[in-house]
Amino acid sequence: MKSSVSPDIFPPRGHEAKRVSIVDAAAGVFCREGFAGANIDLIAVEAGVSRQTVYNHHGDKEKLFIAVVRDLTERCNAGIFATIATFPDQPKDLEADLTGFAVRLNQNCICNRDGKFLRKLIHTEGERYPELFAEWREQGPGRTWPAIAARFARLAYGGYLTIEDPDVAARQFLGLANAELQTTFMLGGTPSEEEVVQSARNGVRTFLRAFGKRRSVALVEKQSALAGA
Amino acid sequence: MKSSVSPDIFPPRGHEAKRVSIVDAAAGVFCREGFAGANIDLIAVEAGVSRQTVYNHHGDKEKLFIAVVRDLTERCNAGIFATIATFPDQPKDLEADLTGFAVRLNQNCICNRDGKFLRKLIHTEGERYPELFAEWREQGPGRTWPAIAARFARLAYGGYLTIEDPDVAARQFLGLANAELQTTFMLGGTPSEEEVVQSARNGVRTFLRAFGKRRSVALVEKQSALAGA
DNA sequence: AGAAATTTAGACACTCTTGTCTAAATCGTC
DNA sequence: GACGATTTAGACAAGAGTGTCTAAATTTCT
Repeated sequence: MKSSVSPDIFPPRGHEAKRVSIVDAAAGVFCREGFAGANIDLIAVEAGVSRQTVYNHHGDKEKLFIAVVRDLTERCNAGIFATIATFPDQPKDLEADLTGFAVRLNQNCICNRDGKFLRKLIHTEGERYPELFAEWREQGPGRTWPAIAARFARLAYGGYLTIEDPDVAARQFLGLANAELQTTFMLGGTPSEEEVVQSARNGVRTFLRAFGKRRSVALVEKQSALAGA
Repeated sequence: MKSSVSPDIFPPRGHEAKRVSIVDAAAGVFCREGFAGANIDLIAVEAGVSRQTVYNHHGDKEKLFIAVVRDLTERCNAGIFATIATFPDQPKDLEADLTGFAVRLNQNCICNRDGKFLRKLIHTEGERYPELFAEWREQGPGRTWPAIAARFARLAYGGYLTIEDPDVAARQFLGLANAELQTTFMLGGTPSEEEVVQSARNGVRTFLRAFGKRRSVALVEKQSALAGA
């Protein structure tokens, strides 16, 4: 059934472009309206495509939804791993480097379009499609958390941090970095760059007060000088 | 139009009971299915009531939805303030007391039925009903965060903690206490009591490593004994 | 028991949406 | 320019859900 030269890509090119634009538009509409409220006509309009084309490509509202989630999951995971690769393994300025990492994680994986959309779909439809989101869970949290934890473990091994449980530390790192953004996330808003930086700065400062080596020692010495009198 | 003795309550009693049962059932259905997917027939069945009665009481799907959100907001806020009242102002064992507080906050305000439902509705329909959730925002986060922050400020003033910005500390306290529960929350699950306690314990320990006075001194002395050789 | 209010079941009109089908139009390629 | 594949517009059947209406049944209070 293949039309021409290339062995794997069935349709020439415009075909694939439409597919992408449909999935893109569908992601937006599913997020705004929820699965039940999403209207295929509207998706078609937003994709700049006729309704029939939507059916030609995906056959079914549910299949379209599944395609959307797979798409988002894949891109989000890729983004997260790309960002994890920028983790400061040999930091010059631990605080600044960790803050930068936290900001990148937020901007590139959590606050961007894909991150927001995937998070919202998981929230709204997660219970209805357990298998679908189980996949996300295994590929996402199941693999990214350990990856981040491993980086923190290495940092601890290198003498930069004092950590007992790297998994706990990794989760707490993110909890702290996002502590100030929760309310905004709740209502689907996107925090400004400034807010992200501020939250990351405050979070990392606290994180290092708890786990940083030199800092905590310095702090303690000052404190014991005061307290030990 | 009042029927009898009591001056404020229009209908006898069964009336009000039905109203509650309808709003209750509606909350569950709206959460499971989303506003668009929620079916009034189903709500009626789950409330043990005829469909017409639903319309008699609330007139409209949208009005019913608004009643649900108001109901949840009110109860959740009451629960939060009741829990804040148990904040350990004069702790005997700071770590244990703060852990207890974190557990109570989670169990009574975040993991309970009302908390889960309200959170989900805000996530799914928040963007569509800005005014409605603005009310929640003002009454909820707008008043509870400062209340918690004030308690931490008092604790700092009493010499139990070293805190620069009580607002930041309050947000970070919650971020840490919930750090291990995020994935479960995402998919709408309810963490077990054990998980809640574990997360709170780890979170509070880190919180006190960062902000606690004595503990941090003790820790530092131990650390400086090792490091200062 | 009796009167008033409330609830119920069922039918109903109306709208909206999904998914299919067809014939014409458009696109890309040779 | 011609061919094949894809896209398009529009009509269409089928189903589901909202909100209304009515008359009968039930509850509640006196």
